[in-house]
Amino acid sequence: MTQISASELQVMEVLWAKPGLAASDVHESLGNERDWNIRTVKTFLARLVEKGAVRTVEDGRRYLYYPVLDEAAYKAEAATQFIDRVFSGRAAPLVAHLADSRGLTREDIAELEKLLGELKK
Amino acid sequence: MTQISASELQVMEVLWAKPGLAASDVHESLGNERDWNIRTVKTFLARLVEKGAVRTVEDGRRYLYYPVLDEAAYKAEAATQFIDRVFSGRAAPLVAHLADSRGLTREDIAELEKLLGELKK
DNA sequence: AGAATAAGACCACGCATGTAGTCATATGGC
DNA sequence: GCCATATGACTACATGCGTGGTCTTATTCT
Repeated sequence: MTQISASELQVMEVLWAKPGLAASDVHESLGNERDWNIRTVKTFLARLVEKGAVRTVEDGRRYLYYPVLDEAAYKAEAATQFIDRVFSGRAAPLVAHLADSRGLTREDIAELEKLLGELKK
Repeated sequence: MTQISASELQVMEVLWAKPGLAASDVHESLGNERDWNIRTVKTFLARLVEKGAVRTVEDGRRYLYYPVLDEAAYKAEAATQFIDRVFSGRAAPLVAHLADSRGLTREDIAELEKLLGELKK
């Protein structure tokens, strides 16, 4: 698994939401969140292509970018790695810490309970 | 918050478990997990001191290392950051993904349920 | 048609990180 | 007392990442 940096991930999020954008579109989509130079965005796209997370399709004299990496699979893997790294692979302490710090909202708690109910089957 | 790298974190774990070790002790404690050269371990310790995460106490001609950073506080913060980065700040999807990747054991689920029960109060 | 613009290709550069090597010195065993 | 060893201090160096510049070429506007 090649690693994807935090910045690259933000680019992936855009492509997961709208596959097939050109670099300038990605740049624009990110405009609200990050004030990156268009070249910076292109650098990230190029690195993502190198890493095999994104592929290009020619469209005249520009490229359209499509995610190759599956969002759910990536996030599941990232979650597992994070928990291994910080919580020795135990998920429960993570949730406990979240409760402490951020204070899970009432909805979070309800959502988690529902989820756990389904998982028990 | 200065960032702590994955390797540095492994060193922190040793010091959280046994505060006041010398560099050679830390090296030895890590022996099972990581086959780092003693100098590599010292580099991490030095960087952790620079970052203010660890402090030294002289003990003859060597140092004993003590964590300054609080383990629980660090982990809570790390969890929050991770969830912000990867899950747009929503905890529930994280747990869902863990379930997918079989990261959750039956005990985890039971533990989480108990936790949620307490949180609801 | 000529100029401004926009795309991709390639390059740059400083800081963080992983991974140690070298140097000076202090100490402990013989 | 002298030498091997342990320890800290300082140095090194490749790779990744964040950030963007330059160069060339193609297209569009006037």
